[in-house]
Amino acid sequence: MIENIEIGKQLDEVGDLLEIQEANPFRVRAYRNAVRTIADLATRLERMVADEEDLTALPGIGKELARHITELVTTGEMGVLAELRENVPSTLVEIMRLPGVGPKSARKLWKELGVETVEELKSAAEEGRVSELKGFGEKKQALILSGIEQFHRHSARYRLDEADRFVAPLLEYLSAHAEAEKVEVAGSYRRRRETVGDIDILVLSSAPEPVMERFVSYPSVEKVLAAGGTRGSVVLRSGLQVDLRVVPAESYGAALVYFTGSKEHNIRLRQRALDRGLTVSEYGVFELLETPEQEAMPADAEAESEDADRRRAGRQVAGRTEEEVYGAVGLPYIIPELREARGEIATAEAGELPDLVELDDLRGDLQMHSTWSDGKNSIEEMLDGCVERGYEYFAITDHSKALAMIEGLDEEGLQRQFGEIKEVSDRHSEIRILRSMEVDILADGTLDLADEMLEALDLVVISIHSMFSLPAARQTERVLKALQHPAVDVLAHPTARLINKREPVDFDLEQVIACAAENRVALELNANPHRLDLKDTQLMLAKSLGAKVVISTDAHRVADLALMPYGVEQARRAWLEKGDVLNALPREGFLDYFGIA
DNA sequence: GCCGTTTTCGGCCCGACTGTTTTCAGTCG
Repeated sequence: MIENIEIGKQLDEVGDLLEIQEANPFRVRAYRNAVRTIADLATRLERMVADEEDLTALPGIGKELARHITELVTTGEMGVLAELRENVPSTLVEIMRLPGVGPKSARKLWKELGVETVEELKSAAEEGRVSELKGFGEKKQALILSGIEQFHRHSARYRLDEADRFVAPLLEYLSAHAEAEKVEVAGSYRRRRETVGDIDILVLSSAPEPVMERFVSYPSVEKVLAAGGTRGSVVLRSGLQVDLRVVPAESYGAALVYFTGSKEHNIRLRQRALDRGLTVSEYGVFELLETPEQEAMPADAEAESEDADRRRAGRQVAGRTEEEVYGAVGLPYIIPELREARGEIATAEAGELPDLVELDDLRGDLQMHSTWSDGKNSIEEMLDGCVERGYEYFAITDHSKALAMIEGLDEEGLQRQFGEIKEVSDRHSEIRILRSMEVDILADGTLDLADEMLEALDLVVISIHSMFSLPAARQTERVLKALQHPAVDVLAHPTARLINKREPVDFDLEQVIACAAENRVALELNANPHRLDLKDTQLMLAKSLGAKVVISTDAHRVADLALMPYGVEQARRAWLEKGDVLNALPREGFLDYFGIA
């Protein structure tokens, strides 16, 4: 049993070790590309190998990579990695992760100082041996030492909601500067990735120096990593790195495209530009001028990087706005959430970009808790919150009795709750309260509520809250059994993961999705930023297998109803349209779909 | 090592900042 993530990790290490060996950089890139493809893949490679599917059909995976993957899956070992590890200590990979240390430095430290581990590097630096190396110096040595300290302190990426908390005051601070005409966050934050590694901020200004000065003087700044004329980089006391770029108006759109990424999306844009005699940089789109005489290039790997030197940028043709930049390479505007090199460029070219679901499309929220279990507000208070958001219906989904520690409801408790729902409903005709429950899937796949009560519910939402670490076969069986219960309508937070805290359960997601589709069970996209479950690539798989999705906040208090945008953003990253999302249906259509009276 | 209506060879994205240099390599995004 091997996860995609482990396969990716091993291939990434191959890339690292090749880099330290000074292998052909394009060969290294090939491994990086494969790692990315695997990271985006919702299907298990293990299963693809078992089914003898053609791995080379995957982007960036050719004969060799397919062979390595197949070998790893079938034998548990990857020959190419074992071989590399005999020649290069694999602990050098950690050294390479330190700031200011790349493959060349790692190699030099190893070859000339015999350093193989971070600890050995620490000793060498403390003894002043690092600064004596040619190409190294006092500052580099100090950077390495402080990097080792950080290395032990913070490694995880930040959840989007955590990043939001840091970003808002910083934006306010920068915007207050008179010379900052426009301030915008780019990077994976703007693409609304579920976690961000750092924050990229773009400022439009004709006076970069004072803006940079204000940036590095931000009170929460712990350390200034770099501060040049147009680029700066700091670490906040929270450990979050923030990069700032200051650009003039004629480059603002190009810079926004460039710093929003993703990297792979940008590479594809640039390739496309080259095909059209243009070159793209963060300064704009320019006509491409080739120098007249092209000398014969030696065929060996060392000469490859000189190719770029032959290109010369000419007249600027675009750059002021993002629309202009995309237009210059013959494309319509592509929204940030789609810029992940998952086919958006070809789709844009064909004029078939999806009409993505929007927050305003949602007509209801299908998971929330009240004081009847672990929620902080009454049913009527939750109702007020939903009415305020313009919803036409919502589901009250308190926990079932298996969650004893928060006093989940048993059959009798649920019956009493029905009484309160009726009372509240009688006072509020403007919105429909759905009688629902978040029913636990027990270890054997049966449900934590008697059949007659399941039948009495308008909407049956089921989920896993225990036995997270069952072996994959049993976990899959458990969920498949639950999905086949005729009363079930929604599978909530299907993988049960908590971002940065708990791994998803180990099961065959493809089988689970297929089973849900077959039994007309909707899959939840849990909008809580701790969960975002299913996640983007898994939702894409769900859509391709014909499953429907609902987006729910899982609110435990009225304020949590405001988490819905996090869900919608992930749905957009998954290319979901209004028609894929059941709670975008108006009240009558929604009730019809689930056969609710 | 991958890829392909300019295909099976010869390409493969682009620029800033730093530290160490004496004109640039390495790293980073």
